[in-house]
Amino acid sequence: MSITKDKARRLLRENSLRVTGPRLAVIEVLAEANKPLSYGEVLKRMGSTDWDPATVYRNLVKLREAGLAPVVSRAAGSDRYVFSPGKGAVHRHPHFVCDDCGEVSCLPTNLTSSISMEGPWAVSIQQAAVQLRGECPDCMDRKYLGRT
Amino acid sequence: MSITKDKARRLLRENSLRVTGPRLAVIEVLAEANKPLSYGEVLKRMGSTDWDPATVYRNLVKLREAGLAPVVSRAAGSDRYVFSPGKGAVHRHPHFVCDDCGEVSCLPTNLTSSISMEGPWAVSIQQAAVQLRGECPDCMDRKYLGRT
DNA sequence: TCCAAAAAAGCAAACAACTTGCATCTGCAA
DNA sequence: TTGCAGATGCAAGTTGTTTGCTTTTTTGGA
Repeated sequence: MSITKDKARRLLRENSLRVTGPRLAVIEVLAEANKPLSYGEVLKRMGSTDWDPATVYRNLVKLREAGLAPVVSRAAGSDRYVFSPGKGAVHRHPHFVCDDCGEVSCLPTNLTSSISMEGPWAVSIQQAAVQLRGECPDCMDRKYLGRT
Repeated sequence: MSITKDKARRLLRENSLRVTGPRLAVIEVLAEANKPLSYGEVLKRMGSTDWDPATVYRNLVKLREAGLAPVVSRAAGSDRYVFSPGKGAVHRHPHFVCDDCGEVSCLPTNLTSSISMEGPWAVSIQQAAVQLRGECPDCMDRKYLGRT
């Protein structure tokens, strides 16, 4: 899922945000990734186009505030943004967090999940997003049981 | 779940770790918490007993390496340790991560969950731990849709 | 087309949380 | 009791994120 510069411009205007180089670049990166990216990941993907890191950071915040880039995952300690053209559009499906590389992927929709419980936690969990962590056997040994 | 100093001593010896003040203190904190704690959280709970932060940190690493404090959650970006007297004892049940306060809680066992899917992700997910994120409606507005 | 105000960019530096280096100290096996 | 591998404490290094401040740019209006 990418986005035309024109559409990006329009979206920004519609949300009373000025159209600037870095801003368009950030939107482009998010739109092309099509999965949740952290500030750091966005930065990496901006690579050669060397916009200022602080600017990228502040643009993510702005876009989030405008509803154009909601945070849909906080795995691994940092907020992860997705591009969301439609203001209220929800990005709510299971994510897979790799304990190895730390990447967060959107799981295909052919995943079947059902979770239910009783008691005090039930309410919270109704609002919870399912997040799966994975680890290959190697990683498990290395990181979880403490082998070096 | 707390632990007697004697038992702690014995466990350390059995794992060829020396018995030291900070080490016993770390074990005590983990054992009393009875839920996954990050380095930072352990530090907070050590509070008045002012052992050196670096020492606490290195003790967590040591305990993990010995299998006495496996990492069972990496929510919010930092490893979270639980005390585990039995060497191979697995601590594998769903956790609930509060997006508000960041705390990780062990969910009661009356939770029913089933997750299944086909395709390339299936393998990874067989090894995944279920982790639920929760957020009250307020937090959702404030943090996830970008209201200030 | 030009201008002023507000917003955004860029640079540098502050932070927070975690990690590591190193000199000194100590638990414990011999 | 003693030697020494293993542990501690202090300080400083990392990494990744966030903020302050000055300059530059965008944009609506003259």
